[in-house]
Amino acid sequence: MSDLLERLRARGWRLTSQRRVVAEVLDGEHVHLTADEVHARAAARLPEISRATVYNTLGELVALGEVLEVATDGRARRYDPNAHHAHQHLVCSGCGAIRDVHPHGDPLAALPADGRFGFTVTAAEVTYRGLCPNCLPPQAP
Amino acid sequence: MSDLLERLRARGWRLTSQRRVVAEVLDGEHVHLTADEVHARAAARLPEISRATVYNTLGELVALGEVLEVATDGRARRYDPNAHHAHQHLVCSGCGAIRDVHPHGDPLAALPADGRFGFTVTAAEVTYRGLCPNCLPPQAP
DNA sequence: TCCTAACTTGGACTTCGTCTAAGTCAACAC
DNA sequence: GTGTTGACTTAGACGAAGTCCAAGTTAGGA
Repeated sequence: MSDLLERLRARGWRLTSQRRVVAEVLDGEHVHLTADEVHARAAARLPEISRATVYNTLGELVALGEVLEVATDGRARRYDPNAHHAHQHLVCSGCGAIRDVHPHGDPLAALPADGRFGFTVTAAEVTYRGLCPNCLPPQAP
Repeated sequence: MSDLLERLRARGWRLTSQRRVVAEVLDGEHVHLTADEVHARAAARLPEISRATVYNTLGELVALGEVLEVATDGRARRYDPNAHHAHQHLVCSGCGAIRDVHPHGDPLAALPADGRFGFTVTAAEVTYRGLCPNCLPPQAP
């Protein structure tokens, strides 16, 4: 985690207490937090931090590639600190829970060049949807 | 398209003029419209239709599986009338344009049961990201 | 033709995110 | 250590997208 702060400093970041706290919140918990959750946890350590700063900092971390933005349905964006390890997401349609998953193979390979409409394709995001054990309806025996 | 209206009637829908217009807008154009665009096109034919009704109707069509919701980044949801033909989406990171694409294979097969955390996985959505020909920066020779 | 539950309406409201002007401060130079 | 300055932060207004609600309307069966 001091790794993260050092990478940020190396890229010319001014290391303010606000940015440090946001980076530590993301780096400390390997879960997928919304911006508001990040703000709440950051505010627990630095009560006067503003929402705008949290949004700014998250946006910068995403632009630097240190954090991934996960777009779940119509809900709030979530932020995934696990950006340095390729993975996909499994989302519970019931409660919105997200897990990182590691499917086989490269989804990019499944899309041949002649099916790309001239696009320069750089990434493929896979979102698996289903119900988590807690949200499964009970089964008749 | 009268197919769609008939399927809806068969499922017990009351066929109001508002629902008919929304269904026709989606069915007529095989593009990916936002709710506001659907509202604008519906209002061209039925000026007094309200936003709430458009949202309600789109939500019902999605629940019935007649239309897919496509979540692009942080922008407005888009609605895809091509729900009866399996496909994935290719999104331009520059302008937000969306194309339907048809990759090989089944992405669900890439996620083994022991990597599913006990979830009952029912679907896999793949979003390819890149730049469309219009948004590509010009190449040095 | 009547009745009624289902549907629609307009507008207020919520949520999520962005913007702005004014104030603050990290980091560099001395 | 002190001063300087441009980058950073703040509060709150603003905006876009979507939901909710009470009152009014209507499709379709009796």
